[in-house]
Amino acid sequence: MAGNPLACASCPVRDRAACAALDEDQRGELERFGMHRTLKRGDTLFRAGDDSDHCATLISGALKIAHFDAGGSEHILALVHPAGFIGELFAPVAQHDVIALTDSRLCVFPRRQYEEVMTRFPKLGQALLRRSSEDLFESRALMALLTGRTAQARVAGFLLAMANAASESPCHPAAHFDLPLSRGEIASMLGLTIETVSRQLTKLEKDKIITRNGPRGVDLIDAARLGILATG
Amino acid sequence: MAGNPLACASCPVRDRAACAALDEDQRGELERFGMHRTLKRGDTLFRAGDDSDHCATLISGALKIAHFDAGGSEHILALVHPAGFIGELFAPVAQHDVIALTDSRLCVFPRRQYEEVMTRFPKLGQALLRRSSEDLFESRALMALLTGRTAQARVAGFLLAMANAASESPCHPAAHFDLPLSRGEIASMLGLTIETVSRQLTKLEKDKIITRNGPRGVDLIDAARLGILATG
DNA sequence: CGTTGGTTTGATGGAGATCAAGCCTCGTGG
DNA sequence: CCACGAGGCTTGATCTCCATCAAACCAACG
Repeated sequence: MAGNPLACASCPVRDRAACAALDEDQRGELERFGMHRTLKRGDTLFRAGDDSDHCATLISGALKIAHFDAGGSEHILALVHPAGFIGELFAPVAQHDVIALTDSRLCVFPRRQYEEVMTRFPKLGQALLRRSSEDLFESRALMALLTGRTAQARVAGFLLAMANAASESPCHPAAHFDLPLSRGEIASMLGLTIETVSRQLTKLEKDKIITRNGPRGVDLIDAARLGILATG
Repeated sequence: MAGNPLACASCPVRDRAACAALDEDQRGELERFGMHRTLKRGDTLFRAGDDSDHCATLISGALKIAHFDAGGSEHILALVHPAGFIGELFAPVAQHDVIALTDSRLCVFPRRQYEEVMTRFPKLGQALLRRSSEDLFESRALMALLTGRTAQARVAGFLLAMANAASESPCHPAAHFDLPLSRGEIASMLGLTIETVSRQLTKLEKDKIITRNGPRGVDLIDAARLGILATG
């Protein structure tokens, strides 16, 4: 858990993360306790069952929140994008594994001290409530994407979500982007197999809806048609 | 949206709902704005797309949070149990439909005034954050139950969840309970069809894991085996 | 007693899992 | 520089579980 001191002044998510609710002096309190940390792809930040004694804000990169079932196979329950908050402030132990999908940078805080700052500055708690509500909405959106939809609709909806996440403007999808997830990770998120994901992607390419640049790169050719497939 | 004045003093969820975080005087503020409301099975509390200008606490009964896809078929994204909080404090419009599964009683508050009380008494905001975190965890648990599991595992896991919800003691399942959902609602929650749900229930009964008392009643005979099936 | 809404049971077909090869890229070492 | 192997990805063949279609059942109620 080694790291370096924070540098909020130059933080790229300074005005989107939860701590943006604080003014400069108040943020200074967090700055004293927080530590910068970097993760390489595959590194684990929190592990299910560990004491939930830290929380964090993602600065750059991407994380997955994953659950491993009895058979040892992984199920991705959510993705975390920059400015996202990670950590259980109420449960005594972490419920899920949190793992870096790509090289990532974070601010990590001791939970006790973070909570103490939150009690002192209620705006921080309200910002976390807002984040939590958004996470809840995202989780339900993912459920709606998964239940009772074909493999084609799931992959299409997933690509749209990734295109939106990759775009800076909130509501228009990026035309070109790299998937932060491997085929296996996509499959474990959508409740499909690697083979089915692969087949659906080749089908989308044959139908001139996307093109692929290597295993990770995607170009959206016909986002509208992709949207139709996603809701089919 | 007619209703009657509140009676917090005799409220059965007085010490589990979000408002339990407030002391008596502070709760008086909410009491002035809140109205009692009753719903009959099938009544809609909030509808997707409506202005999100109210929020509510469930006192008794059960609600479903549902999404209707392009084809008009329903997908249940979450259940709400007594003491649960319903309402979007941050989005301008409601994202999903909220419908009574059984006859229910609630406290309904104008959102503006609820938020104003929350700003004045930060403990209320923290209680909501806690609820929201729990809802998020439940949502992810449901996702874990759905992705990549057989119909048998889904139904088994669902029955266990309902048995736990029906029990007063938090962590031991009730031996006998009534399902608040119809077969069709169970199916739309688990991403299955009515027929498959029905077949799985008959199979569980044949295997001496449950017995059924009419369409809604369930007796758990072998909760342990049910748990094994749920994780299979 | 017929109707209606929910549930169960049966027969069939298809979407996707599973099993099994190939393929492509990249890093390593000869 | 090229062989080699290791991961990850793609493609093909088969099988299985569950959706679909169809009908019977059952209780409640007018």
